[in-house]
Amino acid sequence: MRSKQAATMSDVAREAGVALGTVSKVINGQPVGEAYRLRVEAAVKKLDYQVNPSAKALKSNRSGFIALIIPDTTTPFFALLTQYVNLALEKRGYKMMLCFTGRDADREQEFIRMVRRNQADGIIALTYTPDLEIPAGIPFVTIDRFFSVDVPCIASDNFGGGRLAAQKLAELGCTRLACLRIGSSLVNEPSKRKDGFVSGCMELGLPFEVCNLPDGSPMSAFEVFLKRNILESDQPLDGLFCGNDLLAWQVTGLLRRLGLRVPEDVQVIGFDGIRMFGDQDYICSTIVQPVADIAETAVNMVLSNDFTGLPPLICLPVRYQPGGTTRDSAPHTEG
Amino acid sequence: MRSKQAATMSDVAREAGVALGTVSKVINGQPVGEAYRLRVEAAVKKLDYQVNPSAKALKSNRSGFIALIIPDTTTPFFALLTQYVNLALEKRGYKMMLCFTGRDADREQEFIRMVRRNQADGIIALTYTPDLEIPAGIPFVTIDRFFSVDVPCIASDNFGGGRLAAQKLAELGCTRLACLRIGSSLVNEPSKRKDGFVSGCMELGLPFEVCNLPDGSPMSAFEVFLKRNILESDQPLDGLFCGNDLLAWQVTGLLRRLGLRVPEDVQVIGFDGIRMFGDQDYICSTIVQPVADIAETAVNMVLSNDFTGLPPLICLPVRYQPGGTTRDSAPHTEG
DNA sequence: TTGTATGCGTTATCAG
DNA sequence: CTGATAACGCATACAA
Repeated sequence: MRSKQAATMSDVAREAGVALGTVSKVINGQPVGEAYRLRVEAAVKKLDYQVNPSAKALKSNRSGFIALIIPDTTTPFFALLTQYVNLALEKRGYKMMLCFTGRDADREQEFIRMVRRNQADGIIALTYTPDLEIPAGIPFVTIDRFFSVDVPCIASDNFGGGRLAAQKLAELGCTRLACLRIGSSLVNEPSKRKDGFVSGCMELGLPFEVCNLPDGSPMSAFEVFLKRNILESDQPLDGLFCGNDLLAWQVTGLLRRLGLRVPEDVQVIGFDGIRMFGDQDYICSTIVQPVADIAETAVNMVLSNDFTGLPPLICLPVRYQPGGTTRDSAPHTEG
Repeated sequence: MRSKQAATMSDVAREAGVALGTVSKVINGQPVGEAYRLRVEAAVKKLDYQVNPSAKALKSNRSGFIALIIPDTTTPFFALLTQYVNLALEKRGYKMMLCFTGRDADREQEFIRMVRRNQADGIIALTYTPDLEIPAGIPFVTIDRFFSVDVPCIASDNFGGGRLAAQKLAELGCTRLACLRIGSSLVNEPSKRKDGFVSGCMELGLPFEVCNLPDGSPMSAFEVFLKRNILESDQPLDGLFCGNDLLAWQVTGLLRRLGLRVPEDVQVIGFDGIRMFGDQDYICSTIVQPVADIAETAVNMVLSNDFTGLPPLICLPVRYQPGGTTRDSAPHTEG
């Protein structure tokens, strides 16, 4: 039976004619006599030995997994994030355990419980549940959602992105701006996009409107706003900043159905930086989130051993990307 | 120290005043005296005991993880699949270990090696590498790629989908059809879409063209084909079937740049069933793959204990979905 | 039925 | 620097 069974450390030790502990040291890169090391390495190769992760985990109390808690994987931004987090974890020798929540708070809490014990060495979470109970014992970082100073949060520079959108619209010749958004207006990371936009408009001295609708609002609510402020206004809006690319896309469709041309009559900027099919054209002109940096940073933080003294909120720089809904360029695939 | 440490089985045993083995039996649902069970359950609740997955895995040789090997997560179809596989695994009490390959054959093979040992109890793979070495010892199923009769493959009914596309185009009034596709014309699952389309055209007695370009071909190659067969032809094509939604989307853009109207002049049907932002409008009229069924079936198979006697290829039924590039309906979000 | 004892493959502690 | 040996937490055959 031993023959077909996978080789164990003591098999290697026997093969190499050394003690078990020596093998362990070689495997883990601890100092060992050169001659011993070579013999062990030869035996490892010969037996095709691989460490048993369960045994290692049991002994060391580290599973080698980090949990990613995320609403879903089909939303393009989440898909991107998932991919980059996975990549960053792989670079550090970790595996990813994916936890979909479906935006269900109970499921989120349940995942955290499950993971708390020993299943994962840390948690990276992107959640929309404000009253989540964060466990104290396990490294926990959030993305785009600030909980408290004890829970590090990685986010795009949402405020700066909002300002940038206002500046770009101004540069592109818009004179009457508006910010459209769905979601709570309480101060959280996504709402800072609106705040930054407002700040940018005020600094530029441009008139602006804000249309912040509660979660679950239908597009018809925006339609009312746009009809009143464009079709029926003698000072119609000519530049819109939308809270994310999805909304920008919906609003662009709405405008066109109303007979308005985008970008000729109205220019639209979104937020996120989503592309068709993941790697083709940008869907709209947009503020691009630095997803790779966000993922890398989140992984570095969740893996950092001294969790005290980490900054509570890290904002990563965004950039503007033309994508066909502004007058600066046609949509076209790049790199 | 014990106080803050997580409870172990013997802690529970001590608390309940029973033996270690009894606790194990209660946990695993084996028959135990009613009174004992209640005491154990009380102790479990009191100590907030949870089994240590590493220890369990070490003992039982089952990690509770299934690996999903997939090129990336940002391609919408893969994102969908990832989500549904995860859901199906969760239903069965398994965790998912995500392995991105970036379409790199070496990475794929490496993942399989890594996973082979003890890291995962089985593998579900969607790969484009034809000469992958499939391990014999571990449950392995593929999606959309047939390797051999020893490796079960779950796929959409690609052939049937191709036929369906031909039939729909005919129904919609097209009289000169073509199939556009990128990729090897060797017989594999995706190429059956073309075969089914050809079969459908012949059965209908409709004339058709096939434009099958090798991997990596630029869109300009299709442009040549379309110019010749539409703009410069006295019997122009009026119905196109594309190998997937991405190509359908690209071709639609190309046609419009050439001054043709879609769907008025040319109708286009894709394959996959991708939606904008994962859950909004379909991107084009399309043959929808039954992703949930595919995932569910793959999970059931990889988890089935008797791997012998499983059917080598399972084809799941597809359906047609109007999506704005045919004359039967405007694109609009549904359920 | 319940309790006891052994071992899964590692890592870590010590004595050589 | 090396080599025995004791845990880690659980499952399970075996004894009671």
